[in-house]
Amino acid sequence: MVKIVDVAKRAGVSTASVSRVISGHPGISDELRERVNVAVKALGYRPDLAARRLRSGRTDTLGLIVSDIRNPFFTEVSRAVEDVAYQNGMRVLLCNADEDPDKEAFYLEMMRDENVSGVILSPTLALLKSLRPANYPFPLVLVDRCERDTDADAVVLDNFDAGYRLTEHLITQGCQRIVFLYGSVGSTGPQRHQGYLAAMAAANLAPEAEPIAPRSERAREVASLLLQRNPLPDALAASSGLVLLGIAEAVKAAGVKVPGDIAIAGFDDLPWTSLVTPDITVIRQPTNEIGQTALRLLLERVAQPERAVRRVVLRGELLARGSTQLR
Amino acid sequence: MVKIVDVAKRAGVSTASVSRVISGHPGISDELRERVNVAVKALGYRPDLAARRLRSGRTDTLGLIVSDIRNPFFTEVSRAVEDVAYQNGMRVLLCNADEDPDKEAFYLEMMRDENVSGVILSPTLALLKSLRPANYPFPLVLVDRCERDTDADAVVLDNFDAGYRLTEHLITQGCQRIVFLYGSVGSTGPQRHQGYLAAMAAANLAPEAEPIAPRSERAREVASLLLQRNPLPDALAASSGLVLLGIAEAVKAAGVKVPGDIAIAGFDDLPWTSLVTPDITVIRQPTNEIGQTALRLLLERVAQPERAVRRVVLRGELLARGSTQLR
DNA sequence: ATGAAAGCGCTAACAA
DNA sequence: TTGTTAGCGCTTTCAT
Repeated sequence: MVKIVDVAKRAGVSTASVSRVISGHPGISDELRERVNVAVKALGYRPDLAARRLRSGRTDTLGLIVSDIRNPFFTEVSRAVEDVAYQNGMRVLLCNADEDPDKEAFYLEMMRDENVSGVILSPTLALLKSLRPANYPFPLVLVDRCERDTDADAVVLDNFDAGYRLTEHLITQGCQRIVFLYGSVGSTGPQRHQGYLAAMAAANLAPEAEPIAPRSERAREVASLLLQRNPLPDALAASSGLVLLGIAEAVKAAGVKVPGDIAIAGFDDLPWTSLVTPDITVIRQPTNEIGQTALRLLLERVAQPERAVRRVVLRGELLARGSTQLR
Repeated sequence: MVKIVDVAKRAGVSTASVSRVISGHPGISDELRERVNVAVKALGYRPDLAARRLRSGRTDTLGLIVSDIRNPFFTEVSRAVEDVAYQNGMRVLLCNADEDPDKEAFYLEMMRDENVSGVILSPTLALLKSLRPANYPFPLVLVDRCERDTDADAVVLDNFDAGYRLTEHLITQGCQRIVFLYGSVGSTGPQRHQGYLAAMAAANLAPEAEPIAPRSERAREVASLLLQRNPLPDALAASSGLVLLGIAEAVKAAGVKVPGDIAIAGFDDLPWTSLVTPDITVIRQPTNEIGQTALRLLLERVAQPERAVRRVVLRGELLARGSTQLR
């Protein structure tokens, strides 16, 4: 392996100069820089990252802990984060907590061990409730999930508003008995549920909601039961794409007509939601913007550790489609 | 920060002993081990990974470079790889090459810089054609994509067989003019195409196939054109889940009846394929097994660098569904 | 603007 | 079985 002394010898300079050149330090004569660059190329030199990290204390690495990598929402966000990170010369350690607080804790420990510059995280509700960002040796940016009083930078959807508008839309379309199925492991489901409750109350309708584990299988089971009722509810609404999938599966299995017998609506503009017949009304989340913004917040926090905590709240876009057509 | 000397002092032993205990070396007296463990806990000591890596030359890290993180097939594989890796005490560096050979090369360089123990990779065709595993300072295990003469451990589907059986199934269902759309950036599309050609030849049918960029948008465009023909083809077959999605979108937009006017079939048992009406015939890939096997191969290769190259070929499962019902 | 040299925290030879 | 110590490759004072 070629090391920095080899380059230094070849270029006829000191190792310090080589280090300065490859780290892009200012105040280097053009001639020396050129000599070093030539030697680096000639020898195919690559700095040893472990040595560099040990000595400098910096890692240029950041962590991204998503709660479920199979959820396309997080996949999209991850892609956006990764893209921007590499454009900024940072590496990303991507981890999948699988909605499991134990795994989540394990990965956060790991981030500490890895001495990352910062972490982007979509926490479980359990962690969120007890989160003390000051306890971590790195800055934290939350995505998708965050409570009103959480003391950390965050990028989230206006979940209350989204839940409200989705419900309001259903009401406008003539639905009254609207059942809301929401994931209870994160904070988004409950927040969207609050929006649902407010919209129902504003219309003087009786709410009915079911908190469930955020997996399509579970949503499907619960929805199946709901679909055996007589009379049927007017609508089933979901707090996420995963829950919506379960509902759609249950509806298909039960053979009820949408929107004739029942309306359905949910979150996340996934390809399949516009592929099925009828296509399904959803609130679209700006996944790219969420990921990019989270990374930007993190980089800014790294640069200025003391600046005030910021929360970026993005608005969902209601895509009204066939599944909620006027009855 | 508490370091190894602090622990050594507190336990009244040498740093070497502490190092031995925390690295799980054999031949340590129970009493010393106990003393060290107590001190470690009391001080909350965590080894500095950079120092450890610099000194030992090992990183206990492996790389996973997928060609498209948004493709659910790779998401599933990634999850499986990550799960097993962490069970084995290894960290995973997950990167998304986005089907771009430049990014792919960049990430492979990065893996070298990170000094990973090994890399799991789904290469673009461009890379695969010129791949010299011996050129990399780490072992390589290919997933999903590999050619007959590739000189590296690999876990792949029997793509020829899968393409053959999917086509054969369509023929059995009465289709004759079967158009095959396949992704041309990886090796799987072309291999499945070969299976398609063989099945068509065996039935004395004239093949017609379109190589396309592996994105649903592109598949949709090409399929739309195909659907304007008069008469329509008997069937449209896809070499991947992404291509199948594009076909399904085009079919819906064109308003043609499936399987009445045209049959469709493809790959990957994604949730939406059984959600649409009619549900869609696919070849299911054993994603979990692919990921787990790839990791196993890699760990075995790390343990025994000189063992013979192995290729694990898994069989796809034909899920015959409504979209290819007998005409 | 450049060089000399100390030392980041740990592991592994070697010694005892 | 345990301790002593050199040194992994780099960055960063400090000196010039």
